Amino acid sequence: MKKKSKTTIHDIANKLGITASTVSRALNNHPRISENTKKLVMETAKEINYKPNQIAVALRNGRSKLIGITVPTVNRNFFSSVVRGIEAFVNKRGYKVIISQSYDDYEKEKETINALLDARVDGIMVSIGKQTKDLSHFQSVINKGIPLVFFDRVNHELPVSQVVINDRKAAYQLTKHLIQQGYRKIAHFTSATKINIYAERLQGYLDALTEHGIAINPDLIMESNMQLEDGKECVQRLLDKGMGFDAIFSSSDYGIVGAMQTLRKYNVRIPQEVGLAGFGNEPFTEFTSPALTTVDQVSIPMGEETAKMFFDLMENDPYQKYPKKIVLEPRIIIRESSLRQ
Amino acid sequence: MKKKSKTTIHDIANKLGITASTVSRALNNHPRISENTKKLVMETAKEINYKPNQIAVALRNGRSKLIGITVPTVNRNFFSSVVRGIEAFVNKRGYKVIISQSYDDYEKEKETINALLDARVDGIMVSIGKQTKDLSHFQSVINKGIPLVFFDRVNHELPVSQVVINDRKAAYQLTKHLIQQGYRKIAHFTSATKINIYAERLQGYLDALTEHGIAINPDLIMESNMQLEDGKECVQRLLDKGMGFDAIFSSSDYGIVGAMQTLRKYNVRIPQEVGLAGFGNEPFTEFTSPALTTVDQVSIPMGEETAKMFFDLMENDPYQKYPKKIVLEPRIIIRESSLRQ
DNA sequence: TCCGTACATGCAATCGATTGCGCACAAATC
DNA sequence: GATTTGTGCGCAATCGATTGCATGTACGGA
Repeated sequence: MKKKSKTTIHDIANKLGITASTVSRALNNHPRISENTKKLVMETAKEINYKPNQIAVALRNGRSKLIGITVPTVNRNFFSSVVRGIEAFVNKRGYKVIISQSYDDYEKEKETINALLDARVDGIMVSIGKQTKDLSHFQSVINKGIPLVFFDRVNHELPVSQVVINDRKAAYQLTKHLIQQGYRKIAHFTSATKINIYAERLQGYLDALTEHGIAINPDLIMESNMQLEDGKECVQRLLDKGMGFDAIFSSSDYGIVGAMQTLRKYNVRIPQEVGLAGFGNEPFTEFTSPALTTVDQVSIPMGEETAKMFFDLMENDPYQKYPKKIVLEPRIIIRESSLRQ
Repeated sequence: MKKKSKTTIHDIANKLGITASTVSRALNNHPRISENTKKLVMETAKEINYKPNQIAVALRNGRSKLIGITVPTVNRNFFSSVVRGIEAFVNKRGYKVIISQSYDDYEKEKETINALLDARVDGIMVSIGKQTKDLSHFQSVINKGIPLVFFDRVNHELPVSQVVINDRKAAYQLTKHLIQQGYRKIAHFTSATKINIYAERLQGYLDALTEHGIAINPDLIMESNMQLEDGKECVQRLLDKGMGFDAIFSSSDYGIVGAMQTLRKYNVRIPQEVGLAGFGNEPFTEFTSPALTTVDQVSIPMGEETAKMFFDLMENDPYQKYPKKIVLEPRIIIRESSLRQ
């Protein structure tokens, strides 16, 4: 067991009989340091296994090279993939990522944002939680001049740059697909429509119905928290009320799987009697039988774009005077659950 | 838009006409500071919205209050839940977590460990990647006296404390259950058995067969990477070879779902003709039809125990002279896929 | 009145790396 | 030969918080 070896530039300096200043400059390839000295410093650094103390660097430079990410939960294919996209991109530029989860809880979200601020991250990327009403915690990020980017679940009241997908278009296309498959009484499962993504998806659904001259039946639009159980419940309610429906488009894959389970219990044939479509391209949508039609939210590219946006903000516009918005095109994935022709 | 407000203890000191030393001591509740001064300092701190610069604190104290976690991927219910358990526990003590993913790649794992070391984390928690052969990157963590804890996918060559579940027992119980359901020709899907968890699970499977006097058929033990596609392939191979089998116990939920899909293609009835059981309690095991029998790996408790272990190491034995091992009891979840009686 | 003691606070170094300024010496220019 | 220009490096301050030691004051006891 060796001692806690903490080699510093001073160790290198002592070994070579020069000062720490020179070592620092040599390591940073400063033009006023001779090639010879640089070589010596580099060699010695390697020899004594020197690693810069990032904390000291951070204190001195005011940059921690840490980026904070807050998502509702990392336990969702979409979010974990976005994080992966972000990570891959920022790692290349020497940044590390702190991931924190809000669990869709407002208080917890505030806490995580403050914790990230405490940790002196250089930037924050957020997908807003479902419960979040007040936005002052984000405002204080902006006030501090720390680059902030929203992705997927965003908010338009604050001047914050954002990366989203074209939810409305995806919902429109998917609904249109259902119509083309001959479904006419299409139900829609949605969540709190104060959240941008659900509002957009609902709108896309309405667009398609309207375009095809199908009357909108408000009773077929069910709002819930969109978890598995909610999906079951919503279908149950539709059945109980004797509401005729021949398809369901759910804004969440969890909701549609729940629906599927309940329908199966009643021996409803899918897709012959009822067509199903979800949203999110969770891996399990491929596992069900029949496999579920869904929408891929291009998570990796979204992560990359979010990261790019951060660097752009940091370099050009930390106070977000000119918020930008990037809209990515989602990808419709048609599977058996909605194919009856 | 306000200026980048960076309030320091000096701002408080100036405002009150005292020195930063006094402010620091007041904030840390030092006994030699008068109650009156403390009160004034606290009030002023609140007033100007002072937040300690954790980076400066970290530099001075040599503790960053950051903990690094490396997992193969966060996009797995088990790992993300363990992380959640760790997070909940360490947050209570003022620590934050940096999550990094190795994607089961050896080089990437080394990189992440080094990156965490660079970030000067106070401790590291790891679930080892599948490809990892060499362990020198972990050795250097130990050498630096940084507390290291392995969980789930561990290694016994290094003197490192660890938290695992009783994989062998779970596999034994599950296999026994299959036997009790009348299955006799039970196949086992496993992954590289140099990895502790797969070796243990295989052993538990063998234990149960032996105990019940069932001959072990090596052709029924299939090794693969255990993803969805691997599961399909393994079943296909069994079918092609005309291997008689009436049940499959897979060491991964992904493998068993793949198997299920292929079996369904051949109209094999589950669980009547073939019983299925997986491992991991991924959420989707509940969604399939029939729902899948599996094993819950008590992820949240595992995270908590891992965190406890870290604090214990930090306070008592950072060089891990006396590695400990905690074994948690997993929970068997019996569902339709293995119930034919 | 003198001294020891407790109490409240200040001074200055420290953690490790960075950087503006300045100094010494050499080479180039007139 | 005198002056300018350039090169290579050291000094010391800085980032913000912490802490060992020193200082100053008040108070009680002798």
